[in-house]
Amino acid sequence: MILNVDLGGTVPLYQQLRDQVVEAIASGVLTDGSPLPATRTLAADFGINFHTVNKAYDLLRQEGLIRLSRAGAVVTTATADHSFAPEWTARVRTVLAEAVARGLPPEEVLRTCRSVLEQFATPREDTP
Amino acid sequence: MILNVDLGGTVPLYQQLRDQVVEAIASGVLTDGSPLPATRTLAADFGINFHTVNKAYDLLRQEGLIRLSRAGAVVTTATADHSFAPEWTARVRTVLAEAVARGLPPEEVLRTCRSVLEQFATPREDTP
Amino acid sequence: MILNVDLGGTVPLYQQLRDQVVEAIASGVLTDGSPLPATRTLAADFGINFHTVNKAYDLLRQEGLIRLSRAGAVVTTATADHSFAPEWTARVRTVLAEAVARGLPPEEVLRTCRSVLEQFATPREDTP
Amino acid sequence: MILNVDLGGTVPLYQQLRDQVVEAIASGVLTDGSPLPATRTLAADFGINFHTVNKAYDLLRQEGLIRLSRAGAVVTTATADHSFAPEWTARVRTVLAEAVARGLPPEEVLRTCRSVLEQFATPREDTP
DNA sequence: GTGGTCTAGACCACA
DNA sequence: GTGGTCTAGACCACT
Repeated sequence: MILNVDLGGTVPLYQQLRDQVVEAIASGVLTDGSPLPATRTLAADFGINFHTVNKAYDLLRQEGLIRLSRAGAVVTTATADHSFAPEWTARVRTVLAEAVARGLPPEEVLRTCRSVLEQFATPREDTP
Repeated sequence: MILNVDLGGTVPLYQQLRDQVVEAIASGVLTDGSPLPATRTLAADFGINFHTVNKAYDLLRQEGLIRLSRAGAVVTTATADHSFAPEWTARVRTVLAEAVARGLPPEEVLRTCRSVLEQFATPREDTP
Repeated sequence: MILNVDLGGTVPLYQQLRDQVVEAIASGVLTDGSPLPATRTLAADFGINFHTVNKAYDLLRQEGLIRLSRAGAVVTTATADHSFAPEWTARVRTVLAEAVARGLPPEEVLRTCRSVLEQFATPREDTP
Repeated sequence: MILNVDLGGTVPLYQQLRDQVVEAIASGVLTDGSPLPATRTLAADFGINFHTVNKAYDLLRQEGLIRLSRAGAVVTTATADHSFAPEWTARVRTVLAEAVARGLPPEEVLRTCRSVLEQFATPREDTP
């Protein structure tokens, strides 16, 4: 799994980590049972604070996407929280509205969505 | 135009206002030339400070979606900036990944996108 | 002389008028002795307030570029104020710095300046 | 870095600050990665409100010239936006027209531009 | 009467 | 300790 953090950006570091793990799960790079790096290891790799990684992992745990135990963090898509629809739909609406409001044709927007989803649909073709 | 703000939420008030104006433009409730409420009026309606509304309007102005003059704020979709693709696509990827990671089938996600876009595509039939 | 005002813009109307008269003088469209439209006429043409035009003309008078009499406003480049160098240079520095800071090569900036000045140097070729 | 603000002038304080940072970048006093003073520190130095400095920094951030993070503000010329030509050229035209209209010979104006640009071209030799 | 600017002071999120 | 957000109230520029 390839993780990158943009120090000096506007987006909080823990949010960046959380988003990338989510995208890795969506794209199939991480599947049910996949172990995540130890918090201290990951923090050291990025030169960021240990608590920041902890916060990201805790967020993922609250969402039911990972499980934290003494052995470390593992992905658990089985227990994922499925009752997220309403607020999620609102977020989708906002981000899509942004493009439409700026003049991008809806068909073009949909095409982008489809393209993104196709990347998620085909898991694990990164290391031939 | 129906605007709502969620006091006490985690999303900044000015962002909420900005998002709702964007969605109103996308859905055709606000079109090129539509006037927006005066900053102080809107602030009074919501019981928030006029500076907060000011910041939302300023954001929209920076995005080229509205124009501010002594006459008030008016929607100007004509001058909208079309070079926003890269970061926007990243945001789309993140929000769609969230649903896929949580187990929502990609086809279902795409269906939601299409549904949202259809709401935007129908510009408005309020006053036949 | 072709004047345009951008209602609904951020730039004050009187400033827009003043700027356009200055550019017309620089490009030779208006020369020493050229009459300017009557304030009321101009205001009526643009559908703006009479006082706004008055303010623009007064600004030009203060700069010594026009003379106001009962007969109307006439261009008087002869009496132009030549002691404007310091603040003007500062404005030039600021606007040029903006381009350089954003990565435009100085040669390119200078090329733009030269191009603009050439338009001023060749007066009166607009109505063949 | 030498910054000055002219309290009591007609130019907004936040604009003055923004302009001076831009000029500092253009002249090489500030380069990619240079840290800017903390908003509250700078505000205290000038005896102005920290919100004013905040607005100046926010302007620079929007222009892509600096990045704001919890670590502070740092110059980032790398990501500067290059698509600013149209309105910028208009501003150049206005300011140059002003001098020509007032009788300064175009060659003299161009000489000033060249002189200004030379100050920007020499990036800095402070610490040999 | 509109938006723009500035000041002042509070609390929070992030690291 | 940094920037971000919000509130509150004042004065000004423009039309």
